[in-house]
Amino acid sequence: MPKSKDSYHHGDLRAALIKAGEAVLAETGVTGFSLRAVAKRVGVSHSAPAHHFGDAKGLLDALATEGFRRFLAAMEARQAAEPDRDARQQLLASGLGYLDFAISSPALFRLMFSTDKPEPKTPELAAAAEASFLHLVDGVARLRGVSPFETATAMTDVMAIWSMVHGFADLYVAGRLGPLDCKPPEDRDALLREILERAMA
Amino acid sequence: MPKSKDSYHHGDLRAALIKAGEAVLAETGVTGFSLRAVAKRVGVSHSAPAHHFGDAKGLLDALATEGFRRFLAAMEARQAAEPDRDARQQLLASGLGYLDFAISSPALFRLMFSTDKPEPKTPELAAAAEASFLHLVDGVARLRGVSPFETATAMTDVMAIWSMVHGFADLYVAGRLGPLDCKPPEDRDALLREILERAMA
DNA sequence: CGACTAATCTTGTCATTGTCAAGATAAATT
DNA sequence: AATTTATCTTGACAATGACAAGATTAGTCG
Repeated sequence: MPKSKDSYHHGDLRAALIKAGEAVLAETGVTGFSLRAVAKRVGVSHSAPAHHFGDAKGLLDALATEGFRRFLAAMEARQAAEPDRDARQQLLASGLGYLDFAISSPALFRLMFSTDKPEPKTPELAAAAEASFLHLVDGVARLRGVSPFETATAMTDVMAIWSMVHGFADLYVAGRLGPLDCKPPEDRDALLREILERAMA
Repeated sequence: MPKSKDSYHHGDLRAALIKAGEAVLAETGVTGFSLRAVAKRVGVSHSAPAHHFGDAKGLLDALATEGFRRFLAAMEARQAAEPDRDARQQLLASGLGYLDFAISSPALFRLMFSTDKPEPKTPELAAAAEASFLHLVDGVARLRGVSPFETATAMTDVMAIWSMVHGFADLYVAGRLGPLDCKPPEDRDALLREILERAMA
C-alpha cells in the first residue's frame, strides 16, 4: 500500500524506483543511466535504492525482469486481438506484439537483450526471459504439431522465426530500417508479416 | 610513423587509443568502458584522448567506425573464400561473414548497432555504416537483377535478409541461442545458411 | 499498551570518472 | 633560428557508485 510521499518511509519505494528507473532509462539510455538520478526523481536520498537493489546492476536487472513480463504480455495481447485462432496467424500476431514492445520501450528492449544470458543475475530475470522464449517455442509447437525440444527441424523453425522478428525489431529500434518509420504502423506490420512468413517456410 | 613510446609525443596516439579502446571494450563492455582506463593502458595521461576524440563518445564513435570497416571486410573475406561465384552463394557467404564478425568482436558489434543512426555523430561513422548497408543492397541487387532502391519487392528482400542475419547474430552474441555455441562452427554456419535461404524465398 | 527487533531511509565519506582549463613539450613552418 | 601549431601533461571540479554509520518507522511479542 503506497503511503504518503513525505513520510520517512516511502511505502512502496521499490515499485516507485522501478517506474522512475524506466523513465530515466528511456530518457538517457543505459549509458547515461544513473542511480542517483532515479533516486532524485522519486524524491529519496541518493543511497536509498541500494537497500532494495544492491547496486546499479541490481536495478537494471529488475527493470529487465519487469520488461520481459511486459514483453510477454505484449505478445499475448496481440494474439488476443487476432480473431483468427489458427496457429500460424497466432504466431504471426505474437511477432507483431514482439515489435510493439520494442517500439514502445526501445531502451528497455535493448537492455533486456544486452544482458548475457549464460549468467542470469537473478532467478526472476532468468525465469521471465525463459517464459518469453517458451512462449515462442510453444507457438512453433502448435504450428508444427511437434515439440521443438524433440524435433530438430522444429527447433530450426524457432531459431529462424526468432532471429527474423528480433533482427527486424532491433534494426527498427536502431533506426536502421530507414524510410520505414515514417510510414503508418499498418505498413510495417504488413512488412513484418511478410518476412515472418518466409521464416516459417 | 609510430615513435618511441617513452617520448613526450607518442607519435601514433590516435591509433594506439583505438586499439587499446577496443581491448577495454571487449573486456569490460560498453558500460564499464572508461576513457581513463584506455589512456592508462596506452601509458599516457588521463586527458590525452580528449585532444583526439573530444569526449568519451568520440572514442566510441571512432571504435564503431573502425568496427564497420572490419565488419565489411569480414563479409568480403567470406565471399572471397567462397569458390562459387553465384549471386546466391555469394550473398550467403556475406551473411556468414556478418556472423563471423559478430562472434569475433561481440562488444564492438553491439556498440556499432547501438548507436542510433538518425544522428550520425561523425561523417566517417555514417559513411562506414552506409557502406556496409550498401554491400548488402548490392548483394540483393545481384541476386534479383534489379536495384532494391527502385523495386519494392527487392527492398523487402533486403530487409528480410538483413533482419534474419542480424537477429541471428545478435541472439547468438547474447548467448540466447543456447546449445548452439558448443557445437562446431560448421554447424552454426549450416544453420545460418538454412534460415538465410528462407529469408531469400 | 510498551519494549524490542528488523526493515527502511538518510547523511556523510571516499575512490573513480568525465570534462574543462592552463601549462609544458615537441614538431612543423617560415 | 624564431614562431606557430600540434600534442601531451598536470590540476581541478562536479557527478557518480559504493560503503559505513546513524536516524526513523514498521512489525512483533510481552
